[in-house]
Amino acid sequence: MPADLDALPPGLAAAWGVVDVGGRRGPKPAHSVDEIVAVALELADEEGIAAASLPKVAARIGVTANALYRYVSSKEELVVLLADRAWGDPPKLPDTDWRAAAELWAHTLFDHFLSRPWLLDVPATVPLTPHNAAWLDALITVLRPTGLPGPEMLNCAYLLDSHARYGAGLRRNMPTPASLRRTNPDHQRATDAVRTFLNSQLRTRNLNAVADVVQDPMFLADEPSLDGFDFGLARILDGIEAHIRKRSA
Amino acid sequence: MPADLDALPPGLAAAWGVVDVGGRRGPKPAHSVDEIVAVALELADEEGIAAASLPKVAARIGVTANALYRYVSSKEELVVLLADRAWGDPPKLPDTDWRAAAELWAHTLFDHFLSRPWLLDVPATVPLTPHNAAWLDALITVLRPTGLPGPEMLNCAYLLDSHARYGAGLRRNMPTPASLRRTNPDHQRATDAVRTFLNSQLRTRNLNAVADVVQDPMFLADEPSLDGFDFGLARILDGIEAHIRKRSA
DNA sequence: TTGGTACTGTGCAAGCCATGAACACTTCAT
DNA sequence: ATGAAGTGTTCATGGCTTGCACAGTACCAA
Repeated sequence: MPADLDALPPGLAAAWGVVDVGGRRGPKPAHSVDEIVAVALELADEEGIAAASLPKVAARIGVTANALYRYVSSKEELVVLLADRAWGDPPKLPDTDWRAAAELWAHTLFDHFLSRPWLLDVPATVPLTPHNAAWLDALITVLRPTGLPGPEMLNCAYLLDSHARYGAGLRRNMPTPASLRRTNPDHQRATDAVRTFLNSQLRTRNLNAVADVVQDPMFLADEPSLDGFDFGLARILDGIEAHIRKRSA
Repeated sequence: MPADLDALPPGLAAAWGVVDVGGRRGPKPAHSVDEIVAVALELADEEGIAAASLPKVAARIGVTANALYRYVSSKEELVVLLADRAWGDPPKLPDTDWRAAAELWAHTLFDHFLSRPWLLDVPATVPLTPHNAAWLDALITVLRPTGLPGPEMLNCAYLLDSHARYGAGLRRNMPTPASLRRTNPDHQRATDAVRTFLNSQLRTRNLNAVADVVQDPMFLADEPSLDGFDFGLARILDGIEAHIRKRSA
């Protein structure tokens, strides 16, 4: 039963490679969806998601922007395809220890988001695209032996995904002094400015609990969000482990 | 010591109300930053973040888009101000039981994101704005009696924030059949289409673990992500609680 | 009182962007 | 070979952010 493709959100069918190849009439396409998405990925990796605009992609291919609409029905669809390709393949996970596997999965995802920060900017409107689904499949496969029911495994996956995503976002938006020094030494000034500014503002507004925490030398320290990531990940895994033990008891 | 405001990310100083009021010369401003942000908030609530564009805000105020630049230095700054106002005030939390308080905090935040879905779309480039900081302060205040060190409290806050954010995002992007029925009965067709399409695609690609889970009647059931939210929240709080107990032992 | 000056909102404009319509051209099916 | 289908082009529209020059307004100082 071929589901009605028109009812699907834009890009879903395309992402799964479901194309309605009409008769092979007319001139052969000089390009392909794959090429277009690959070029868009290049641009996004180089200059962020905003650089993956239709004109820029078209220019790099050597074609006008409108020509792309022969391959892709909208910008939104292109973004969906782009995001899916950017997910890439999930890591191979050990199938003996679910906890070690989940930890590896989350860490790999975290690193992945760090190396493709713009991936955090794409609005996740479409639920499951192939690579996306492959990541999820890898995780759920190792979670299965725990005996958790399906929806709970799904929720665990959400937990880990959201943690990786959020941690990477923090790292990106609040760069470490180390990364700042590497890129632009003047950004050191920005970091200092932010810290002293926030401290004074927080104090005068009596937000002392936050001010104390922000004042802590760990805040804005080197690699803080990796520490934070590991801390949170450990809590999450502890929570899941306790739940599993409780269930099997 | 007045920190150098120029080094701050755009909108930070403005968000904290630090304005360099020059001499009160020239015509009195017919409008105010506050009014502009309020109008932008109206528009965002009505039609999403994209509707809060300078031309639209200006039109509603009765002014040209360029006039807004007398009050706001860039679109980005407007967005920061808008987001901060949209955060609103944090809930009052009971100061007796940290776990109950944290749970309430997370639930309130989750509901908040649901009622202002576009808040999930604003790129969080600026770390702490006043309302934002107030929320964080409320949570950290109740976390303090646990004896956790500052950075760990911060990490716990991140954990809860990210969970609320992600859960709300899921709910928004994958609406429940109930909400679909309420809005557009034809969307029921879309939901069915997505489910059957995904199922067939996942099977043919041997992503059976995911397919099984997606096939589960709980998936796409009424209010699924609220259940998912509570499940994940319980795991997180369990993990934090275990950590606290371990530390104090 | 008067002149200067700083600040306001406006018009005009440039330069992005996504997207639509008309059109010429190419290839295949009949 | 002729027509239909498909491809890439040009032209066009309307949206967006943002810069610059300008006219007007209100305050300050003389």
